[in-house]
Amino acid sequence: MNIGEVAQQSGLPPKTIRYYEDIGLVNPPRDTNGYRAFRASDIHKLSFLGRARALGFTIEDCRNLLALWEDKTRASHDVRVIAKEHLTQIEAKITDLQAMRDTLSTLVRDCAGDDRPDCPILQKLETLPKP
Amino acid sequence: MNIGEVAQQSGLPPKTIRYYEDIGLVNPPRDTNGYRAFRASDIHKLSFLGRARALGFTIEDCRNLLALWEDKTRASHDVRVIAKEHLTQIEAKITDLQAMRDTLSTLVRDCAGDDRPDCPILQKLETLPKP
DNA sequence: CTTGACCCTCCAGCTACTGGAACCCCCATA
DNA sequence: TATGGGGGTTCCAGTAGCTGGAGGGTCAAG
Repeated sequence: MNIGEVAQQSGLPPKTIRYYEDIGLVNPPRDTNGYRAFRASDIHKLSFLGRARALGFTIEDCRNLLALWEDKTRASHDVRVIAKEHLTQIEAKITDLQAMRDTLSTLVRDCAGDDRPDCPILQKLETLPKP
Repeated sequence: MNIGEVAQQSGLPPKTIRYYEDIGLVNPPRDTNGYRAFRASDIHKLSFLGRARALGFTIEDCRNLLALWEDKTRASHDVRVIAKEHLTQIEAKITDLQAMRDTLSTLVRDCAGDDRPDCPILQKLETLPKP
């Protein structure tokens, strides 16, 4: 199967698929004309990658998950460790963003947003405590 | 004032300060020995930048905010637009991450995390609906 | 035979820095 | 006066994860 169709099926752009081959996440064979000839297993892998990436796993995480996925004898423990670690990071990011949001929404609320030059947003950016 | 002390005061690493000069966010004059000689206004600007970046504003946002900050006649409206836009983006990001967290924490909860190979995490990564 | 939709590779650029090499400068001490 | 250490300087390269574009080959339809 050519890359275009694979892109459709996996939901990944062709550029991304080529990139994933570049960094060794997939390794489709080639036709005589040089076109990549994706097998069912490649497509399956790419879909897996798409979902893992959509969950915010890094490429390195994906590489590890893929290895575990292919190893039918791995312990679920190993997978869980990666997922849990990632979950922790996501939660930290959420907390960060929520703090930003709270500060920002206060600022936005307090700013008249009219023609006058007084602006609490800029004022606070001068005086906010350092993070 | 030399870059090291400015780094202390502003909370930004020297490398970052040089980078900010590179991209034109600050423009400190030079001593005869070639050292950057930061003025009070430069330090003030850098602190402003540090706080804006900590709130997640992009460099381009910062450039705009800085321009508005220096323009004593600007309308608070202009600032508010940038902040609100940014707030919307942050909220979208939070929503995204929360969705990820929910999915992931379900997966982690359902995974035994023991020596056996059965792992719902990998199973779901095979079958989850495409994002 | 041409057209247009594919496919290929390679190179550059994006964000916001960060690390490192190679070198210069200033001050204090032996 | 030499020297050592802790500043400072520039420039180059690399990070993550793609994305855009140039310049070219391939294939099926008309």
